[in-house]
Amino acid sequence: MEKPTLPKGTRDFGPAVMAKRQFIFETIRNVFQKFGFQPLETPAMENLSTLTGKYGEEGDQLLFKILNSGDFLKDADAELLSTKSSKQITSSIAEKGLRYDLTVPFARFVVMNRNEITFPFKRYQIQPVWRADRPQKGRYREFYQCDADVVGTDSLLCEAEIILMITEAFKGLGIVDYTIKINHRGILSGIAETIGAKQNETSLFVAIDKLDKIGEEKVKEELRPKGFSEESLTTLFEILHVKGSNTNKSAFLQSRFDASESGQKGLRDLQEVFNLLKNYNASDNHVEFDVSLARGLSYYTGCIFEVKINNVAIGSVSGGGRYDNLTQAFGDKENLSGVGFSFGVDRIYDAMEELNLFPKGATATSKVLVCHLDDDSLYYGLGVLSALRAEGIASEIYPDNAKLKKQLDFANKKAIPYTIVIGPDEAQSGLLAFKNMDRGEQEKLPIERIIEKIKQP
RNA sequence: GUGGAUGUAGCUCAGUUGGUUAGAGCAUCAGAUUGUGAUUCUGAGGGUCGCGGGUUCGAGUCCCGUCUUUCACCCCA
Repeated sequence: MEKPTLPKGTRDFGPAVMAKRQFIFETIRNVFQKFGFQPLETPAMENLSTLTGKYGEEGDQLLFKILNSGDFLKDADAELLSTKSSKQITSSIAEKGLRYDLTVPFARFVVMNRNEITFPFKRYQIQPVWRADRPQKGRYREFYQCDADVVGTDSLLCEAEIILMITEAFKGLGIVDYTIKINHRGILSGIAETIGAKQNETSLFVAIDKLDKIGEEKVKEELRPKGFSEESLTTLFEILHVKGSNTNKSAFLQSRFDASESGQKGLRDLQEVFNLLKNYNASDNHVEFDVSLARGLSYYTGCIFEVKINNVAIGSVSGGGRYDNLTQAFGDKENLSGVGFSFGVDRIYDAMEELNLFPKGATATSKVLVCHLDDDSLYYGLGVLSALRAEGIASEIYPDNAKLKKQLDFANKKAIPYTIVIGPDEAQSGLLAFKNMDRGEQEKLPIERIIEKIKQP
C-alpha cells in the first residue's frame, strides 16, 4: 500500500509542537480578552462571491475553490466548458471557497447581523485560513491567524490599542527585538499626488513596499517602464529617504504635502496615534513610522501596520490596518469604518523556534506516572491515582502489566517528572516508593506526603 | 503561476568512472538484570533506493516524465 501523504503546504502538529502552539494561542487570546474583544468563529468555507474581488487580482488566484456537490458538470454551462478556460468555468462549477483571511468573513458577518450588533463592535477570531500559494519558508497553504478588529468607530484609539496589544502579546511571548511599522494610506496617496502619479497608485505602492528588500535602484527599474519620469522618481526618493525620529519624519512630510489633502489627513492621524500612545504612558520604542510601508491587501484606507521580528529571515508576523469601505462591499448602505490586525501564529512559531524563545516547561504532560508490579498493586494504584487527581495533579497509570523497566522508560520518554512505584510491600504498608526522575532519588512516603511534595516544588 | 535544487531504514546521512547480497550513527524491539529509567554490554528487526518509463548484459548511480520537500520570483501571515 502506498504511504499516505499530506496535501502540499499543510502539516500535522504533534503533541510537542502543539504545546508550543497553544502557548502562543493562549498568550494572544489573553491579550485580546484583556482589551475587551469578544470571540467569533465563522465557517471555513464562504460563498465564493463573498471572497472574490476583496483581495485584488492576485488574491483571487490564491483562493481555494470548492467543487459543487453532485454532478456538477451536468449543470455547468456547456458553452463555457467547451472553451476550456478554467477561469471562466470556475464560477459555474464552484460556488464555495475556503476563507483567505478573517477580516472579510468578519465584514460579511457584521453586515448580516447589523441589527443585533452593538457598535462599536470588538471581536477577535482565531482560526485557520487557506491560500493556494506555493509554499516556502514561513509560507503555508493552511495557517492560523489571530485577528482582532473593531468596527463602527473612526476613533484612532483603536489604532493606538492595536499597538498596545502587539506590544503586550510580544512581551508575553518573550519576543523583545521587533519593529512595529506604521504608515497611512493617505500618506501614500499624498506621495502619489506629490510626484504626479495619482493614476498609477497601485504599481507605485507595490514597488515602494519592496524598497527595503530590493533597494532603490530596483524600485526605479520597476517603475520606469510604468511611465514614471526621472523627475518624479527623484522626488519620490527625496521623500522616501526621510530619516530621523517619527516626529522628524512627520515634520518633513508636512512640508511636502502642502497640496495634498489626503497626505495631510494621513499625517494628522499618525500624529494623533503617537499622541494617544503617550497618554497611555506607553513607550513607542518599537514603533517606526515607515513611509515605504504599503501592504498588498487593497481594502485598507487609513493607518496600516506591519510587524517584523528582527534578525529572523521570516516575513511579517503581524499586519493590519483601517478599512473604511469593506462593509459597503457587502451592500451595506451606511459606511462602517473598521480597523484590525492579525497575528500569524505559524510564522511567530517559526521565529520563536529559530530564536529559541519557547519556555522550557512548555510541553504539557502528566506530573506523575503510577507504576505497578502486579494486578493487586495496579488496583491499589487506581486509588492513588484518584487521590492525586483529586488534588489537581495531572497523573496517569501505566495501563498494562509490564516490566518496571518499561514503565520507568515510558515516564522518561514522556518527560514525566515523578513516578510512584507500587508493589506488594507498598500496597501493604501504604508507604509508596516516590521517585524523582530527574535526580534519580527515591523515598518511601505515604500518599499525603507525596502530594505535599509535588505541590510545593 | 514562473525558474532552480532535492528525494537512499522511523530520523540524520554514506554509497567510487554504472558491476555480486545497499551501509553507518541515532531511534525501535529483545536479552544481560523475574522491583528501578535517563549512563553500560550483547543481539535482532527494519529498504520496491519517492513513483513511472527508458538506455544497458547489468541502474541507488545515466536519460525522460511525474510527485514531494525546499529556495528565489509574484504575492503575503
